[in-house]
Amino acid sequence: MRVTIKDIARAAGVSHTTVSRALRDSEEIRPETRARIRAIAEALGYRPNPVARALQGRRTQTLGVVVTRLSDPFHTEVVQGIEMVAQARGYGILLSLSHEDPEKERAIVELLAAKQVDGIIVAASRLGSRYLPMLEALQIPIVLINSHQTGPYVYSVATDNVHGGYLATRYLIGLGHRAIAYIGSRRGGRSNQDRYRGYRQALREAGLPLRPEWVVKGDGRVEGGEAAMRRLLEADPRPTAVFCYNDLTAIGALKAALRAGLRVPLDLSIIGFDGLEEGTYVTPMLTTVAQPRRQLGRLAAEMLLEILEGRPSPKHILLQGTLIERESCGPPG
Amino acid sequence: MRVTIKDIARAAGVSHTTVSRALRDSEEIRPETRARIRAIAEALGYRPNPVARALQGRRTQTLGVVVTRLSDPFHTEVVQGIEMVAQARGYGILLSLSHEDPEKERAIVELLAAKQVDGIIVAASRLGSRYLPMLEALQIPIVLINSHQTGPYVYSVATDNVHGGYLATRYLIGLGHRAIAYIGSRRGGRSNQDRYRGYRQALREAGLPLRPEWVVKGDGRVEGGEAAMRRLLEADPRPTAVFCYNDLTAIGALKAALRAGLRVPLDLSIIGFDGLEEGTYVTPMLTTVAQPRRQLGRLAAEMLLEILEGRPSPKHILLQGTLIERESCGPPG
DNA sequence: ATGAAGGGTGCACACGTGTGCGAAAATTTG
DNA sequence: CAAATTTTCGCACACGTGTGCACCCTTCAT
Repeated sequence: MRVTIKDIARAAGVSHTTVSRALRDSEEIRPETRARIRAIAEALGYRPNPVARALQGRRTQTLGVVVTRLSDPFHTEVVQGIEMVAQARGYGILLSLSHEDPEKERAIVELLAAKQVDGIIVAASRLGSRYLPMLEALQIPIVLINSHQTGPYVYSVATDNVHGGYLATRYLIGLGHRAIAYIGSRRGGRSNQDRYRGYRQALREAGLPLRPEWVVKGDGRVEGGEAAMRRLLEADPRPTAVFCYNDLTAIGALKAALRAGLRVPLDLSIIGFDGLEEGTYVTPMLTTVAQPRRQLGRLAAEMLLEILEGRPSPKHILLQGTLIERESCGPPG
Repeated sequence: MRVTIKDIARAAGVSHTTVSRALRDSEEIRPETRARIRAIAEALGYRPNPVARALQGRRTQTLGVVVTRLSDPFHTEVVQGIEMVAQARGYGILLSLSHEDPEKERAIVELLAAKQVDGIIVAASRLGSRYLPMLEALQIPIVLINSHQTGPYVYSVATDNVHGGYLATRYLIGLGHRAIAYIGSRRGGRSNQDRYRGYRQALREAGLPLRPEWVVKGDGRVEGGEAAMRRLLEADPRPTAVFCYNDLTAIGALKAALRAGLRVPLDLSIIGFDGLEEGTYVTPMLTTVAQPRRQLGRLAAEMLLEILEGRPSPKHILLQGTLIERESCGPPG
């Protein structure tokens, strides 16, 4: 059987109350008694029962984490960042996948609330404003990663997509490109719009035209990027550089370009977004605007823990991406 | 406040005992009473408190999952498989990362046990035989993925690495290669040994020599594969084909080969192991022996649930990998 | 020596759910 | 219609930990 404070109480000849206090209160109990009880607890190999503590104290020391899919390497790093912070602070991670299904996401959040998690982190929510009433009812703080809502229990950490899109496009312009395409994402939602906005802003500033035939959409994955690039290669005139919604899209674009016999970056420059490890797997290695993914997770977790422990915390944090120059971009040939 | 069975009891004018039974026992309560109580519970929006249930019934409906790193795409799919099964059956997933640190792994497993998870799944354990005494003490069933131990509480699901290594090498031989190298992994442990064994077996059967200078080691990641391939390129005579411990290693090997100006598969054939999505990102796409990763996770979870629900279950399952022909292998030029 | 003050400890209850057993109510049996 | 039987329900306790309040035992001041 498992050792409980009652067992310790019996062994020490005191009440379980005294044991409970000796192991935590520290002040109300005579030092000798406390030391004796602690020694016995140690000797018996006592481990407090988190379930009982949760029932009594309303704290489970567990965070709920909701992600769309783990097969997306972006989320993977985020989760890893969350986990590291949580583990260091003694919290557990209850992980659920929503598979981009808003209804499922909703059900998961309610399930997590029922399981009494202390707080919830949602990466790439598909639920939007429908959250707010639910969260008010749940009374559990939520940190959203890369999506934005406002409300009493809602916090967020996000990267500045407009800035990132601007940064990527400016970089291409700086290399001398004047014919720059954008491959977006059907599923990107707000983040796609924002990156696109940054792209347009950079073009406008440089006095470059925004050509509709140079703006196509993928699906945020490799296949979509490939298909989009094939369409783009038929454009006349053909762009000399492409900014892609994310790295997976860019990898697809690169595949299609190589297959069409183009030399990258000589005939075509390609820049991605995210800063995935996967971008270094391909030849040439992918130049990209990196999101601080692990830090997104870290910050989200730290934010949540601050809130839970009653410390002051900002409600919304916006991070800037950084350019990583690798090999897929160069001056127009 | 949250609705409890006491609230329902008050509203229905019965004791909380009756409510408890009406919501589960079903038999001992008069049908009309039961229906009335259920209606009230529904109306009040009652949700049972899993924490209280866990304390009372010793079941948390939660599985612990331990993985080394999520940045390894192999584990990602496994976790996803586990999560799908768990979610469908109403179980939660408590995820922890061990970062390949045996001591941390041990601490995590004990923490999970303290948190009262019903069962534990460990992917790629680094703990080996040190598990057994601990598990006996914990009395919690564990399913190991791709590692093998035996004991009263230990179950396992694994892929047949010897067979996989044999399959890969046989394939290369079948294409006409006679100079076949192996890039292993320093960190691969038993699985590396087994794949190597399959490699040697295939060579032996075909009457091909095992040359020590054609056997080098990476680290199971891209960088290690790259470095290993650079060493291999200096061998004389140079191999015409390489079997790599896993896909990441193979991707590294491919990078190094392309950089050295080799044409793949014309000058060099490369085959990997795992069947990662990432293998399709590179050009040429990677031929590989695929592990049924998601199924590994699924089976592990299903196995664990069978055990928990007292149904009969095999103790050890061994799955076979399958060859996926893509573009990185061809006859020797 | 007596009373007040104060620190140390235990009783009883709380958290929300589940269950053995006995009591009350309803039903069947003689 | 009374007795035996069955059904239906509630009391009390359990799970392991935490806490308000009262009590007891020192210790100190008068």
